[in-house]
Parts: sequence; structure tokens; C-alpha cells
Amino acid sequence: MRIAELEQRTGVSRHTLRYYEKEGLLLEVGRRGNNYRDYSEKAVQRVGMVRQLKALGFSLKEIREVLDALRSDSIDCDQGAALMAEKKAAVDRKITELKAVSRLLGEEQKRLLASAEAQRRSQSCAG
Amino acid sequence: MRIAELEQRTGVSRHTLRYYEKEGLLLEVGRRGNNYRDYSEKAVQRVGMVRQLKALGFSLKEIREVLDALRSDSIDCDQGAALMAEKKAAVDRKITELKAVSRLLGEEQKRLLASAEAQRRSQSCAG
DNA sequence: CTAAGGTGTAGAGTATGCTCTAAGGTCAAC
DNA sequence: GTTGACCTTAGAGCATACTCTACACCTTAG
Repeated sequence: MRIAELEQRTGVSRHTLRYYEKEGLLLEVGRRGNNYRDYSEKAVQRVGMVRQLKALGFSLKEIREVLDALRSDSIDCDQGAALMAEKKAAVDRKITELKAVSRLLGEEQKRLLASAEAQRRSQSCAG
Repeated sequence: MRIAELEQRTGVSRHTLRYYEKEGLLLEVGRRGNNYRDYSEKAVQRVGMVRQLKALGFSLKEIREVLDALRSDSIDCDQGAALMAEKKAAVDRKITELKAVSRLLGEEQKRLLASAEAQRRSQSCAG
């Protein structure tokens, strides 16, 4: 498919798609005779994965490392496995921290709701 | 405490601390007679929270919103509670996605480990 | 008193990740 | 064959989040 279709299917602008390619996040981009980019179906998945990881707080550099290991036809398998383990550990740490934050936010929400009640009886919600 | 101590205790540079203050993330910073900043113990906690949320992929703007609501002596309680609920939902979505990523990375790690074994019997790890 | 070191502001510079524009080549339809 | 929609590259511009520099004031030790 051409860039317009990939743009439309992923919701990622053509500018950004070309930028991702330049940054090594989309290595398998083919070209037609007229020099137009020709994307495979896998590109849709790949772009989706990039966006998802990005939303989770990974830098493009980190994402490229993971994607490179996932392609892993050049990299050593043990090395790739080690990288996966490392990234998984980072993700798991993030999950743990996010759970703590979620709990905190939940408690704070409850407190504010209670204060809102109190406020309706003319008090303040300040903690 | 002065900026050097906060810098040392939080591991965040004085440049960044002043930047955070300018961006409204540290509202309670006092001044001494000589115009030096005078931080309270709470500032240590607050900076820690900012860094933690940042590492989890929140922008400074989002962090400020949460911290503002946590201070909530000016904001409406119901409004604050709604913001907390909203941010908690975002965090929970993030947790769900990260779990999926973690699972994926775990599976990929296993596959690569198995391939590493196979490789030692002269095969490739490419997936 | 002075030198060293901490602090202040203002503003320039940098890295990341886009986002857009300019100038030009390609292609299908009329 | 030309119009218009699509594509190309190169490079400028922008927002975020720092990071650093310049220059001046404050403070304390010698």
C-alpha cells in the first residue's frame, strides 16, 4: 500500500511515518519503480505497536531496540532474549508503580467526594 | 532547605527544580530575606511524585493538573474528584496495556531462549 | 577585605518527536 | 498535454522538557 493508505489506516501522518522510517522504526519499507514507498500489511501492525509503546512512555529509541530484537534475524538469540527480559522487567516495574498511583488517585477521589458532601453542608474540601 | 539540599536529596538539578517551579509544579516555594528559595520537607515528596509520574509517561501539564487537584483548596471538590477519577481511569488503562506488553515480551523472550537452544544445534533464531 | 562558593534571574542552547513547507517528479483522467 | 491528486526529498519550524551560561548578589572563612 502507499503512504496515504497507511496514514489513513494507522491515523499517523505521512510526515510522522517518514520520520519513523528515518529513525529506523520501519526497516522493511519497499519501493515501487516510481520510487513511491510500498508498505506491507505488517507495517500497519508495526506502526500500531510503535504508537502503543509510545503512549506507554517508551522513547522511540527504546521502541526501536525492542522491535529490532523482535526482528532478530541478525541479532544473537541469547542477546535478544536478554533484551526482552530487561524490557519486560522495566514494564513490570512500571506496572507496579502505576498500581500505586492508581490506588493513591482512588483514595484521593474518595476523599474529595466525601469533602464534596461536607462542602454541601458548608465546609471546605481542602486536604 | 536551600536549593542545593533539595537538589541533592531528590537527584533533580537546580536548573530543573527552578524550571518546575516556573511551570507551576512547585507552588509553595518560600523565600528567605536574601531572596534565596526556602523549600519545605513536603517539597522533597512533591518533586519525587513529579519524577515518578513523569517516568510513567505523564506530561508536566498532566502532572500539574493532578497536583493542583491534590492541593484542592481552591478547586471545587466534585470537580477535583472527577479529575482524579479521570486520571485514575487513564492510569488503569495504561496498566492494562502494559500487562499485555509484558505478556508479549515474556513470550518473545521464551521463543528467543528456545531459538538460542536450537541455534546451538546450528539453526537460526529469526521469527 | 577578599576570595570562594552558593544563590538569583534571564535567556540561549539542546534533544526528542513531531509538523509543515517548498520544490519537484509521477500518474490517471480528460 | 495539461490538470490535479498523489508521491519524493530536504529542510525549516515548533512544543516539551530540560540544560547550561552569563552576570550579579549574598554569605562565610581566612
